[in-house]
Amino acid sequence: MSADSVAKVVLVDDHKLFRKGMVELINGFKGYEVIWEANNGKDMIGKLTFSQKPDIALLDINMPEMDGYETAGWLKEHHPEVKVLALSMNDNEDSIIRMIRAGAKGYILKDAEPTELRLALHDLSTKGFFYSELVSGTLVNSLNRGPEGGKSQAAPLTDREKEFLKLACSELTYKEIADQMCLATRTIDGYREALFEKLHVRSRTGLALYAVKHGLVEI
Amino acid sequence: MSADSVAKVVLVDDHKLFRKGMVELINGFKGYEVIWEANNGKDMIGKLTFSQKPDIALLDINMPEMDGYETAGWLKEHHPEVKVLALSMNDNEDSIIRMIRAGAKGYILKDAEPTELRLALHDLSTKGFFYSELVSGTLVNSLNRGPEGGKSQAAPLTDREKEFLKLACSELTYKEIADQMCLATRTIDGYREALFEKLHVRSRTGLALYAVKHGLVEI
DNA sequence: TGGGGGTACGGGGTTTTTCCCGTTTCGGAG
DNA sequence: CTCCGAAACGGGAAAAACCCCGTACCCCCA
Repeated sequence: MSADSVAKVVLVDDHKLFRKGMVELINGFKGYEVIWEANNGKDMIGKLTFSQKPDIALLDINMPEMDGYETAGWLKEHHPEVKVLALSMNDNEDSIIRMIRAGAKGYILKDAEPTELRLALHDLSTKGFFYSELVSGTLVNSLNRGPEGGKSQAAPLTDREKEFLKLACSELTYKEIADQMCLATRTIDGYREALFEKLHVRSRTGLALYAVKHGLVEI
Repeated sequence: MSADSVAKVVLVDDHKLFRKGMVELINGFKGYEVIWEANNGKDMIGKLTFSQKPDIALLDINMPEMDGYETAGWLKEHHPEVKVLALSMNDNEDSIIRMIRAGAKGYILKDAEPTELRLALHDLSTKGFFYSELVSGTLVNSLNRGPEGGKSQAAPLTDREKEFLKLACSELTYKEIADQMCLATRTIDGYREALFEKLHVRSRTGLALYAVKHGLVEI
């Protein structure tokens, strides 16, 4: 893409009003144009097959159906030339690291200044990446916390674990969860222990809060 | 306000990018102008003293410092002529009812169509209210669930209860919470029971999820 | 052909949560 | 002045959550 042409942007976010607002904002930036939008990752994949391919994909993280992490991973595999900019509510380390791992070339917060968004789009277009202080600070921080600091995050959850996690975010007892999943309560104990380990929490409350914070469950 | 003048709108939301996008969107509607913005309720109150008074206040619900409910209540008391339109992520009954109780003249979701926002602004300007199907459906629903359906929501929490609730949204045991609040564990039992009753939950997990869902704690 | 990961399960234990039965104290409303 | 609600506290007990000790099967893959 040459420097004086228009960069084609797609917006993937499940909040329509936010999306429409962002379209106005981005189309107001000289040199950028939102060519189409999607509600979530699945929607985006569907539209990609019969629409123009974008230069930049602006991905929200918390979305139903297919979230930002998965979507970024899919783009990395199938369309690595599309540059992903993550757009998130929260600045927690895990999210940033997971997103960068999934191939995002930048990460900005939903309460950033419009000028930061503009700068991010510019850097993505020209340099191919936008590593703000937030991102670089986070990465340095995670590395400085010992040799295993970098790998401690983002242990992937199995399907069964995700299923259990959703049920744990409720007022069901573990016994009731076991019944719903057609398992012994002891097996549920196993899933709980595995998730405590993977997510670095010590209680069911911690489990539920983690799940909500990271968009693993709808609330 | 006459029909052919421009309605003055203020936007109160803690996410800057969303806000800026909404400004573009609303300013794009003929007959509406965003005259200023605020980060949260406190910020709005501060700006109101030395800025133009709006016709319409678009209030997000989940905000730090001073949330949408409190802000709507404050406006109802101090500037009842300002028409409040609530802008929320979630469509749960409690939020809608609380917001309407607090004086909101309308309630729309962040994933509404821009045309719905426009219609809401129009109705607010001309009729003074905008009760969408979401709102009226919810209100009818809540009344049909028995005579006490209407009053069951929105039992106000005391300061101490809010304090306890925040601490309950953590991995602290009740014993540790008691120590932090300088209380006996039995007293904590009392708060837990009171909140179970008020918030209609049966477990600590339910407590935490309720608090997050309704923006009573930052996460 | 052995190891590793995912899944599923048993027994026995401690700690925490939940739920009862109560009491006192204090300040404000009737 | 008396009643009421709120905040604070106690003892005891059942249920749930949490944490160990393990086993076994299947599948993939090096």
